[in-house]
Amino acid sequence: MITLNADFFSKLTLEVAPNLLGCCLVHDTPEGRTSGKIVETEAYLEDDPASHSFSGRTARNAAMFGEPGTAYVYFTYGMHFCFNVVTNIRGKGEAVLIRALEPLEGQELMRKRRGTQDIKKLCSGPARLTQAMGIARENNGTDLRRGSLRIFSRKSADFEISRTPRIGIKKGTDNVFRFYIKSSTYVSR
DNA sequence: TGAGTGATTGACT
DNA sequence: GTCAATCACTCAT
Repeated sequence: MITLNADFFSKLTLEVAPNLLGCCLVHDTPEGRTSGKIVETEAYLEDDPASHSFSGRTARNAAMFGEPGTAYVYFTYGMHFCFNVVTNIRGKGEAVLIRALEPLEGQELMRKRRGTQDIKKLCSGPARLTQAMGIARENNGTDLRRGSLRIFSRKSADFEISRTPRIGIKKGTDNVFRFYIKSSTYVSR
């Protein structure tokens, strides 16, 4: 497995989003290791009304304006975490939301954290995957190339990528910024 | 389809 | 300082 280098994250967000498909997300915790293949992403850009960074930098979204290749984890709807990868250049405020994973290592731990036996429900949604992987506030702003939460490059790009409008947002719905692996049965819808 | 949940924000004193 | 509206979701119905 190969760690992604800084150049991978420093490209345009709309390039990084599809490039992340097929990559492997790994989280080491005291409870054990969980990992999964990224099968669904969404791009959030600088001038994007649906993006947290749209109305400027605040305490909440500060991580989004940090170094590309760091994690932006936020709490929303009073009960859910979502996990994003910071992209482009420092200060832009762009990121890719990871929406779904195909579970690989640590499936028993994921089942325990999620409270379900159904493998299709472990990581098929942005808040589900953070719960299954044990990602929370303390991962916000961490470097994804070192530390307990990391992303590794895919071995091959042998799959077809579909593009659709994003899901669950009220603004910027004209933009076709959602990417997923067409053949995967682990995407969120 | 709709209820539940709470941090964040922007508009007011 | 306060207050109300908003929100990139999930689960049960």
